[in-house]
Amino acid sequence: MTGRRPQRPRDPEARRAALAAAVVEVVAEVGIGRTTHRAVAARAGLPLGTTTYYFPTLDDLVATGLAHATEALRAELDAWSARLGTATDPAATLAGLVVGYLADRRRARVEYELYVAAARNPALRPLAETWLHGLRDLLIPHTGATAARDVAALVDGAVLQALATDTKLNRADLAAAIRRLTP
Amino acid sequence: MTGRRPQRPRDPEARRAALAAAVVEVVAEVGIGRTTHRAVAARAGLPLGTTTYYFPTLDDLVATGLAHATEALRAELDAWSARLGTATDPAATLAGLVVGYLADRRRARVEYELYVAAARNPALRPLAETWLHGLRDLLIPHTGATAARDVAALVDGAVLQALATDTKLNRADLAAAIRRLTP
DNA sequence: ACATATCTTGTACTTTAGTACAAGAGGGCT
DNA sequence: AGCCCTCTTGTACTAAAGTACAAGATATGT
Repeated sequence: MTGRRPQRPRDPEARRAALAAAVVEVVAEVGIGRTTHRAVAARAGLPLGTTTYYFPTLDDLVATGLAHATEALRAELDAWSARLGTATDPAATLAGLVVGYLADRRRARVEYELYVAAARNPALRPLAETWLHGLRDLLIPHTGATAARDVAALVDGAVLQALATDTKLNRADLAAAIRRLTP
Repeated sequence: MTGRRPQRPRDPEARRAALAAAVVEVVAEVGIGRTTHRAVAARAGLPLGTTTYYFPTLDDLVATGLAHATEALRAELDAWSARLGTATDPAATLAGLVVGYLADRRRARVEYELYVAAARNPALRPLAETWLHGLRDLLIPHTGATAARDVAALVDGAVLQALATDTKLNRADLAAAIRRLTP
């Protein structure tokens, strides 16, 4: 009785974007390893065939989604850089930005999924380095190279712990630790 | 022509241990999400049926493997505690222990797989906390509570970055950062 | 208008994987 | 010896998932 679904207007870029966004959500929910064509398609509200039409393989699909998330993060890092440039108390400002970043746990989980996956899969390392080096590099002008490296490690560790134990991060405590690492 | 394989001697505990050890290796190679009954059985050199005979479900099998790894880590943490107790330069000693820990990347990757999985799956949190809290708690007598928390975060972040970017960790640099966080 | 390349959609095929289970093989107990 | 409980092993069943592809729709250029 019911025929096929009325066809959507053609829009390749919108399809790619919708699939990439859907990948991010699926990864946040089930992890990279359990992300499937079908779950992504369902999440995007698109037919299964769309995933293979636009991406030759599942790895390409997932990689595109992760690149999508990383790009958004990169933009956020630029905003952080601007904020820190005008901050009177850089340590407290950075701590606040980190706490804000962690407020969206779904997104943060995707990032850390990416890092752990990059540990196993060299192809993902450039993406992982976007955040790791991005945070470090944006701190260098404020703190110098060594302190930037240490603060970046501290922040990554604090976020990872907060995610793994499902606890909040205390802004004042984090700011105090950042200050200790900063000359 | 060839009949069935000559049957192994009965040894339930050896089977469980072999399966748990195989889980750890498979997780190190493909991640938690892509760990399968068949891969674990092959790795352990046991027939597929063994996995389901001893573990009702795949989740149980994986959880047992992760618990196995965590238990080994717990033992190592006790050794760390002993070493730090007699150390003349605790920061350098801890940094050395961390670098040594990271020398076995396979094992370290399993731990971080676990943390990221725990972020999504509350059932895994107790296991994740073994390391997270274990490291922190063993530092408390040496540094006090706040510094212990911060040093633990720093170490976790440094290890994660080293894993994700496949780089080494510099012991002297890490020791210097630890010292800054320690009163 | 018509031809053609590109996109949309549904479905089918094949592999992989979770789980169940039957058929023995030991080993201990009476 | 005979019985029974437990373990070992192989295989089978079913569901999930990667991938291919056919059929139709739409736009674009001539």
